[in-house]
Amino acid sequence: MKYSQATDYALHAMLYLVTAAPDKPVGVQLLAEKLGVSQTYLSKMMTKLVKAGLIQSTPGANGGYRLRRKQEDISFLDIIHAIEGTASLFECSLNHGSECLIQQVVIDAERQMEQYLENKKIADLSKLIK
Amino acid sequence: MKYSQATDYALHAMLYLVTAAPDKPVGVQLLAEKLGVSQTYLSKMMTKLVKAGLIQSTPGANGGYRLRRKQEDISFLDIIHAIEGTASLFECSLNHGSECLIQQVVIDAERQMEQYLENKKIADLSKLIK
DNA sequence: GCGTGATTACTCGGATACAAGATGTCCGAGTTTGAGCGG
DNA sequence: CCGCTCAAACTCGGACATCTTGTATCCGAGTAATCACGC
Repeated sequence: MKYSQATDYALHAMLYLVTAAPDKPVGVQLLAEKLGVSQTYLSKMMTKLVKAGLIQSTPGANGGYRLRRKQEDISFLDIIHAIEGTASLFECSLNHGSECLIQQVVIDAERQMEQYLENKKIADLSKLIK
Repeated sequence: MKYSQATDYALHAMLYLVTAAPDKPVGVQLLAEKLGVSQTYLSKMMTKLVKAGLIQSTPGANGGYRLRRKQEDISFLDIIHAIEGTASLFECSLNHGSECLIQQVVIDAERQMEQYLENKKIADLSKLIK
């Protein structure tokens, strides 16, 4: 079990959007160059972030991506969910009639982690960098 | 990102070992039948649990698997680590000189979850079932 | 009745097969900006 | 100087290709208990 690299890229891309250019749209090519990823692959993740409502894309020349909300309102969990999906990371495959106690424990544990990630905002990191 | 089914099986197998037969060894065939998995596949996970020191195997006739420690001393995290490995679930692939702030946040979040899983013992569930 | 060998009931480990998902590339289509050209 | 057209700079989305990993099976080897058989 591991987080995908895509999540890694998305987090870094978001952090860059915040610290580098709050207003001006940033193109994929510049982002890809900074992160060392191919443009086409990175654009897949950016698309997911757009669909999740975290960022905004403006097509055409001088276009690019830009934050949709304030950076104080964007949590780590938002980004991770946008890339990885919101499905629970444990699902009991056995069909023992009632609810699975084991599943309940693991999901509770997952919730601990998500709570932490939800309280961590992008803005918390951008302050440290500046 | 998801926990593998193997972890699911291992957790259920451990729970069965605790609730069904505290002393007598339980064979793979019986376990596999209870869980609805093939014997050969389940035996892979049992091997991992043995190597992790959680259970003990006795070969030969009337053999099988049996707990090595007391059930109060076996946590969910022990079992999960035995199957999934102890590697961190996030690793920054970018080589920006210093330590990655993003990675630090995610790893801290992971620790939250692990702490919860470490405090949950198998014995907690076996009490509820009996 | 007692020892010895064969059979049976198990675990253990490697090799292999298969499917799904992560990773990454290529290409065509749509959209806006801006430059160039002609009237 | 104005308006039209065209090219360039972008994003968007689908279709592939590849590689890793999870899932699963098969088979042979080792080991201990039990049974059978002969002395």
